[in-house]
Amino acid sequence: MARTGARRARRYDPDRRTRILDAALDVMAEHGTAGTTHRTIAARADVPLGSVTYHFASLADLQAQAFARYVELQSATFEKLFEDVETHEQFVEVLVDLVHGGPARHRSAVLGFELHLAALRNPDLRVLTQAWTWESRAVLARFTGPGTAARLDALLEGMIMHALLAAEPEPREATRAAIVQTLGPATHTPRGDP
Amino acid sequence: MARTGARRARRYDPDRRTRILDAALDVMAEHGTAGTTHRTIAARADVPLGSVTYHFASLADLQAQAFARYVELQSATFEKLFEDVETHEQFVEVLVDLVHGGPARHRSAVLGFELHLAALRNPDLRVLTQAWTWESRAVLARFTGPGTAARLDALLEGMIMHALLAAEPEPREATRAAIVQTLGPATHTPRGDP
Amino acid sequence: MARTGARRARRYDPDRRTRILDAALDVMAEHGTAGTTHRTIAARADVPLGSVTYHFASLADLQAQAFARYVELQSATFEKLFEDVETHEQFVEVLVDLVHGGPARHRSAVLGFELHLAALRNPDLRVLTQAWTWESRAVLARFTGPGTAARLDALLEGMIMHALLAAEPEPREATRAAIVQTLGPATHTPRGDP
Amino acid sequence: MARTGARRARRYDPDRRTRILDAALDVMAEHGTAGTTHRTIAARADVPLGSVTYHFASLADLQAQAFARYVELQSATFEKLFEDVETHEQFVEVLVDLVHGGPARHRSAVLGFELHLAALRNPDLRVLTQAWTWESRAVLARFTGPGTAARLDALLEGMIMHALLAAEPEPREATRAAIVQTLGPATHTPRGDP
DNA sequence: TATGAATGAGCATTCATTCAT
DNA sequence: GATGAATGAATGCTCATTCAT
Repeated sequence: MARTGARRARRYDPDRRTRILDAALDVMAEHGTAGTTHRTIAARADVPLGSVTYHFASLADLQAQAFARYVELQSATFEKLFEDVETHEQFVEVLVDLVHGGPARHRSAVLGFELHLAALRNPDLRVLTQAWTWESRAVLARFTGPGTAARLDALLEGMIMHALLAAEPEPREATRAAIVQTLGPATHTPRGDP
Repeated sequence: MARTGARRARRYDPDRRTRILDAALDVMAEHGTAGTTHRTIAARADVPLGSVTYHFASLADLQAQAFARYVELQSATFEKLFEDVETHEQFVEVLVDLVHGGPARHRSAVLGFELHLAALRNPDLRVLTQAWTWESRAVLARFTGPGTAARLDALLEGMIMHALLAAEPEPREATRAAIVQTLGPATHTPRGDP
Repeated sequence: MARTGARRARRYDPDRRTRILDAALDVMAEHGTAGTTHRTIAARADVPLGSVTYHFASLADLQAQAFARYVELQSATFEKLFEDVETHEQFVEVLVDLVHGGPARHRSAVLGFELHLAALRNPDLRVLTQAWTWESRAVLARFTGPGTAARLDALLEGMIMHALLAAEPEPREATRAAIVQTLGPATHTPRGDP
Repeated sequence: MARTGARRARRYDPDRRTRILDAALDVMAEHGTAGTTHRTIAARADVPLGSVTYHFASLADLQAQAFARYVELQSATFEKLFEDVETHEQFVEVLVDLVHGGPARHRSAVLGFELHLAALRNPDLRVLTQAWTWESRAVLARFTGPGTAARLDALLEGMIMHALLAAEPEPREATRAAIVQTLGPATHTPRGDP
């Protein structure tokens, strides 16, 4: 039978919940929190409207769970970025990539800022931003020590935002220089600073 | 329903336009871009609804002009912050204040992030973010040189966001240390680096 | 131009508010409080949906105002019923008509019960039911004295409800007998009981 | 969203049907016909949503059966009220109690009016209102004769409604007077009038 | 048999915008 | 010029009902 129609009958559909969450993140990245509606999400997830309201008590609830999923996925991704880092140079290179990341990084970067802004007004979301901050600092601290990690974290956040908004990309060299300067002269060993 | 507040007849009201823009900024700071509507703004400005649509062609237009006003005011404010700075120590102190600014700074910081996020999706707003970035870097560069200014700008942005979201304020000492480290050892003279 | 179309442009339309209230009463009489929605009312009043929500802050508000209008109109109508009553017999006859009133009375009777039931759950509506009770007792008391008026009022209410629900109409004779018995032997004079 | 309350597995549950009906009556008494939904009823009966739709073909059906149960229970209760009545005075006293019944009577009174109003629009329910009217008149008639019973029935209905709505309870004396006057001078014997 | 998931229709309400006055 | 009324589109959400398991 025609299986490519507007919507196939999908009475049995586990992980629909998760699909909705991912669709919500997509929509939020594209249209911002303001443009995120039950209908847009439903369309993106290829799911009837009622399905979205069935699985989530409210739009705010859906948003919160989507952000939670984002932090969870992002933490894993972030961790993996540094998995194979063995030298100081590799570490720096990964960070530069992070800032200059192409469209692939775009989505997650935008979502990150969207989450930050949302958390500014919704204290319930603070646990997520705090978890995310703590997590990323912890990963960085394995290479730099805690103090430098916090500084680096802030610097990266600022540079990523600027990179997203810049008319033309800043040269990688400038980014690298900023990172190296922030890391300071002492950090030569790949893991931890004594 | 027709909600008629107690509103005095205001026959001659030359800076109503400006009052509306300021009200819009207030509302945006409080409720975010999403919660900013003609009605909320009109109520905040204590002006009839029709007045808002009369003075501005569309909500997007009003928003853009409000952001423009924000950048203009903010640039002046930022400039003034450094007016009396004469020593390296004073410079650092002003920057630390910037990050730990109390509720007074809160509004403008939130609006800054709101503008950044809006600009991410609306290219028309990029001229504003670019002007603002250029402007603040220029001011900083008077004390640090251009390269350091860019780094410092990014660091401050990241730290301000973290400060806004932190459960409990980070110690001023950590902030100061981050700034001092970013300024580097060479920057001793208050004005410009050779 | 075609003026009989689905909806004529009606930019200038005073007493639209009142028309909406009357439409609301019509709908409530026909479909009950449960079936009364913005949309049904708008359709009945031949007015766009937005017009209903523009003029009334909420559906509850609209309902309350409609009931208020009902009580107001009904009081006047009730009063007028007894305008020309001069003899005891005429008085009795008007009351019997009240109970056996045809479809013309049907609407108002149903609305009356609808209001009573609504007031049971919404204390704000109690002022209306109390005004209405007080008013009708006052009119009746002009012919019977206060004590009898209250009894009569209750009796009429019960009989009207039974008449509305009866499979086949009770004989006017029985109604008259009940009324006469309630009025008691003393009430001969058309106005007031000594 | 899937709201899973703490619900014990209830494998063998023979009178679940009845429990649902009683829950429906509770909900109807509290929130009115309008607020009576499958979900509210299920929650009140502490039963899964599917269980309500499983046992009853439609909401209208459930409502009708609930009303039927109400009439059945109410008839028995009403009958029992007069079981021990032996004198005229006792009879009057029971009737006065009926009107001034406290919160215990509140539920059934409200449900009675709810049923009457529903029957006004749904002819299927008329068999219930007629049965109920016939039944209560029959009980009363055992003490008064048929004519007086009908009058009394109407009077009681009106007085009960007024009592429910009155800001402050009318004095029992007035109620008693109304009843005594309606019973008339002849009714002295406890059972039947020849 | 019992039930959680699913869905389409409908509802109250908000809102940007237009327009007659 | 200024504004209250008006309106059509959209939004968050609820709900009766169906159905696969």
